[in-house]
Amino acid sequence: MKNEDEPKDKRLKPGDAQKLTMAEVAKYVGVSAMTVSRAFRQDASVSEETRKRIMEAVDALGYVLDLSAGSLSSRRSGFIAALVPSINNSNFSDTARGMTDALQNTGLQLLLGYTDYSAEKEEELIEAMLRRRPEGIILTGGSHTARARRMLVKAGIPVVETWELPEDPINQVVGFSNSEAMSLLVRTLAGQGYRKFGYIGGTTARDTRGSQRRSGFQKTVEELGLGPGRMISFGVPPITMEQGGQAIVSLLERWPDTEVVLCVSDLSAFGAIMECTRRGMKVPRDIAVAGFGDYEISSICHPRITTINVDCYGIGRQAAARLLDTLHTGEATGDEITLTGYKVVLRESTDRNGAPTA
Amino acid sequence: MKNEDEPKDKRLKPGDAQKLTMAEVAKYVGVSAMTVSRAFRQDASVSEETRKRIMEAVDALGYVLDLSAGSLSSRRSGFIAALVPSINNSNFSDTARGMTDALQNTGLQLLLGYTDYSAEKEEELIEAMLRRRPEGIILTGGSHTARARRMLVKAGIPVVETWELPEDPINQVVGFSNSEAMSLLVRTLAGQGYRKFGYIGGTTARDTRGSQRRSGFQKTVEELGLGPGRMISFGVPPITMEQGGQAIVSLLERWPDTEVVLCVSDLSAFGAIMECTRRGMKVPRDIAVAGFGDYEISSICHPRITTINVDCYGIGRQAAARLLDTLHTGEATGDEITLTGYKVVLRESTDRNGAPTA
DNA sequence: CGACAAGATGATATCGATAACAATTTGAAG
DNA sequence: CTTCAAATTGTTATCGATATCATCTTGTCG
Repeated sequence: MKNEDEPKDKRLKPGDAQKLTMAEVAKYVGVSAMTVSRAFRQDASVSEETRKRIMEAVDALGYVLDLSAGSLSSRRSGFIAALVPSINNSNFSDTARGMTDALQNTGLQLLLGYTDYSAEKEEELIEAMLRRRPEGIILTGGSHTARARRMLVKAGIPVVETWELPEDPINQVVGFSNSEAMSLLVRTLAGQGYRKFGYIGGTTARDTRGSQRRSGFQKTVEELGLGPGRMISFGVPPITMEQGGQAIVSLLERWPDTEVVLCVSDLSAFGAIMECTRRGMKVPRDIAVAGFGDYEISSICHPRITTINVDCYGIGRQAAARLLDTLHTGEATGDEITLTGYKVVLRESTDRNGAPTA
Repeated sequence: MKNEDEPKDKRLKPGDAQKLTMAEVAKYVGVSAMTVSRAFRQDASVSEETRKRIMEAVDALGYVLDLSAGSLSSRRSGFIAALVPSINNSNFSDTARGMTDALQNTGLQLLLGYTDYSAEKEEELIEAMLRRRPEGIILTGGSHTARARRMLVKAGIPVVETWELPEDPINQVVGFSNSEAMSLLVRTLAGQGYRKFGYIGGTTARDTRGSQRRSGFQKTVEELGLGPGRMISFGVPPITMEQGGQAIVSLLERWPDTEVVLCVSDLSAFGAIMECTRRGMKVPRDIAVAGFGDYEISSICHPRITTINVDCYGIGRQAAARLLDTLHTGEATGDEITLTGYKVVLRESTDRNGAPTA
């Protein structure tokens, strides 16, 4: 398949860059390495003419700055670590986008890690990140292993916990009460006349936000005098669309007169609704369903799903902003809690008229 | 809110770790720094007893290895860079999972970057990654800016392009022909008797895989003598669920007799189906719809969506495996193409009987 | 019992950039 | 024509770990 006589010279000596150093660029231009180093930063004082010559040489030689050397010397790694539970979850990806946007033009890069909802994996990742000396770290949630906590405190860098309100924060917090948010949803639906509430969530406490939502549900149902909630636990968090479908079947078998089912997330709510539809039940006519998180799918699917909209993007943006503040002011501000908003979004899936709007 | 007299001593001198070096650990234990360095690696020869004492000291002092110093000295950064178009896409997150799994126990970490389907952002990210001297890099797709290509070649590290088959590969390739995959779907549906084909995709060529799918559709429809396809372009790739809904409305307005609509991805197919349902049309009775990618949603929603299943996980796993091979054998193997599989998954949304199964 | 291999540990130079300070040039003010 | 401050560039030491080579034990075997 290969033409030996191709005149293409695409292969410009691979590996050259690995050996190229700033000193060689400097020699090529006829200045000192220090001047080349300065030329790469916008604040430094280098004459426009010299900088131009240097940059041309950089281009011609194909030199790429070596940050591993630079950060050792300057003691600034130039990145912020962020750990989220899952890569494939639009809520967390919105949060990540918020962080990325807030870090624009700060010279700081975002490095994402995925904990897969596991405190052990989180601990491993925290260590892996700290070994590269991030300038700050943003975590999802407030429960960490003891060793993880110890490492974080020792690291002496700003730590921001997000997406919930930990009882014992490490440093700063940007989030909201998952329990109260779920409570608001229960009260809103109760206000519409619903009385018999069911709940679908995951089995274990791995997902702390999930269990907070569950306890918010439980507590509120009892406060409203609506008997104990009908709770189904199904699968290891994060529960999937498919598990949502299986869960609502179990729930309705056990408590057939349930009027409305709240789900730990929109994804399980979607699975539940589709399974009901498949079995010939109409949502909300036969059973109402609500989710949590306001994923894209909930405003698209049929019927559209009632949910709690969380300011995912804002969480990320503010978390990064708080972290930058702390970096600039020199860690004096620390230990603050920034509350982020949420709101109930009523849609067809809990419409009391039973007829989807138009 | 804060209790000043709390006896908790959680705050163990933040910042200590930043000053702690290997030399201090060494002094504490009474060995040389070199021995501590060796203790951190499994291959090195350190007596079991010494290693134990060192690790106890590391634990007691809360020392965390500094890789930025280590990688400068060893010239091994210990990470692989991977660039994917989108953070929030289960296809790519499966690919990322495949890569992570393949890198287990290799001592290499995966660093993910998101290009947002933009060649310019990809170039920026490639430079940002190369500045940290990755030991290899995995890209999605085969079209890059000229400067990006130059940097990649110069870097002298293994490069793997994935998810498609570039005409002019940089180094190794792990993927499949998006054009042929879409072609297979067209032929399969034509085999079921469908004659009037529509297509929904994004507007620009930003998403090269998307345009390959489109041209595969176009070409095959013509080859089969089924006239020119009815193509609708809607929105900047990656097109959303919502845009899928808008697109099918335009398409059916323009060509009301269309029998089956193929979509560039399952997400737009889902949006299209939901919009049809909302407007009182039955899928597949009134219009059949198929997607691409076999996302989770397609096997859950109602009706379930016919699609092309791509071995996303395998792409990631094999890309990382090929890269590791190259690293071990010393780049001799290079320039290979590894084909990954795909298959048509027929589901309710294109069922000729019109009645969803069961 | 001497010799030598294998194992364990230490000393020193080094990776490539940057901080900190020194030196030089330039230009404006008196 | 001085003088001094600002702008520009250079020199040297250093960041913290590791490669490399040297040294020192220990044990085995003829």
